[in-house]
Amino acid sequence: MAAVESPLARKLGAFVALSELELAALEVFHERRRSFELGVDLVRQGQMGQLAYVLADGWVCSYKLLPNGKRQIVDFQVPGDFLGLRSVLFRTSDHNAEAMTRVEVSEVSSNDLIEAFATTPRLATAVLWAASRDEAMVVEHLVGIGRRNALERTAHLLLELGARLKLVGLGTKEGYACPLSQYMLADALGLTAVHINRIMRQLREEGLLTFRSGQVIFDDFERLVELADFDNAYLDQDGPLLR
Amino acid sequence: MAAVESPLARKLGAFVALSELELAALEVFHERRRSFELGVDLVRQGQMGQLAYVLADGWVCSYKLLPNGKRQIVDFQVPGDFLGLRSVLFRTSDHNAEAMTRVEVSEVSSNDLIEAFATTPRLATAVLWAASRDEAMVVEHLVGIGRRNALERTAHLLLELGARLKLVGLGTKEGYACPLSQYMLADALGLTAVHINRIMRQLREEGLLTFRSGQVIFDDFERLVELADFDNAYLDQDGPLLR
DNA sequence: CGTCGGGTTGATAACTTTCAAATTTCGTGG
DNA sequence: CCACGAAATTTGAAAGTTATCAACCCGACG
Repeated sequence: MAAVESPLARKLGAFVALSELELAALEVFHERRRSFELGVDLVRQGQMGQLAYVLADGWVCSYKLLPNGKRQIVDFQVPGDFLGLRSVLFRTSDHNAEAMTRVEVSEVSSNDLIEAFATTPRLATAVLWAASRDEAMVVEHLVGIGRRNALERTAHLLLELGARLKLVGLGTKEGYACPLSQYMLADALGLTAVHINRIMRQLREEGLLTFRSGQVIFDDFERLVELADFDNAYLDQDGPLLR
Repeated sequence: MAAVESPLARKLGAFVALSELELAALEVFHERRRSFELGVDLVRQGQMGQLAYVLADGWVCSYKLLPNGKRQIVDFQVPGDFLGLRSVLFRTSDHNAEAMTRVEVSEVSSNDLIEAFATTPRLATAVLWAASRDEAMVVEHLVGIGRRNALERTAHLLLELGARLKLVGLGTKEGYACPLSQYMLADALGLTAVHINRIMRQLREEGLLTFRSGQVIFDDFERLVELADFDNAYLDQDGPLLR
């Protein structure tokens, strides 16, 4: 059974050493498979009774819309990530989540969660850990927008995505496939698409990274890490914390 | 026993209707009382084996320091709030937490959490809910820094703090006592203290709010809410979600 | 008293947005 | 395989927002 671990099991396994029983309980998170086309919303701001999902394939972005028409992308989800967890715990969702590519997910209802917690408390701890890791990413994102300039901020985001993808086997130190448009980058980084474009040029001209035709290529990984002050400690655990 | 509810129990009670058993399990979160003087760190970035705390009295701010010397305040904790949860779940803390006033807390160890979860799974759900609520605040903060200008952002923060304090009986629609300096506001909002000062003047001159000698006074609450696009849905549940 | 941290203000510089207009890329249908 | 239109990228010039630097003021406190 442990032979074909899901990305989720692999990720949680980095925090708690999961028993057979716990792995089995995790299976309920993979029962109801669905897919969504590019551009559709998996979660909608203001709607009640939302479901959560575990992303199996594709990219999703979570964002909020402001009344002035602006939007802020809060984070991106890649395979193995939860999405919409907050919207099952709250009465109504406080954010949107949109498929950036065609997407494969498993539905997780509020009941699935509560049941799994009741059966296997260690799993509850693991899910809390996963939620904390997501929060750590949001925090790092906040720090970037608040205190890093456009260049550092952009480099940081692109490095973080690379590190996350590497954990699930979808990226290397050389680069990764990335479906982001410059508009999305702008909405994630609190900048304008026009400005992102200039930043990308600067990154390219300084030999740091190239982003072309859906591929991010790290031209000088070390210098990029230094520029962005990137520390992936919060993403990377080197073994289960709870045995 | 339910007669003297702790701020924490009151807050969690907004999400799950807590049984006597669960309230009792919550009591372990209040066993080891400590206090900290103004200015000391409760949690330190990069340190291992940190404790978490439930804040009983006073204000704390959580922040990250950047190598270039800048800092970004991620959020503030007021009575009833958890702090340092992420640092017990991670091997090492990814942030600092500093007492902004003299502070009363209860220590919560990683074991306390895991035990409580094992005893009372509904409590696990409630803690996950509380963590999600904190994350929702961080997200709203992120949106503010990313997509709101200095005036809107400042108004939003001051309104949010007011709403949170009102929930624990420390504020009204008129205003509240607030130990923030303009430097702290600046570090929270991704701005400069100088600029914050100009923003405060503008808020005052437009009859929106006054911040003087440690008191925030809402001069025109309605207009402020509109300016800041403030929606406290994410703070305010009108009854337990889980019965 | 004298100092020190916080608040206040003005002038100037830096960074980012806005507006406008190409240019390129890409999916679709002919 | 090419043509077309829509969407994304690219670039320049001007405007707007916020930071930086440099004073000065003021009240708390030793």
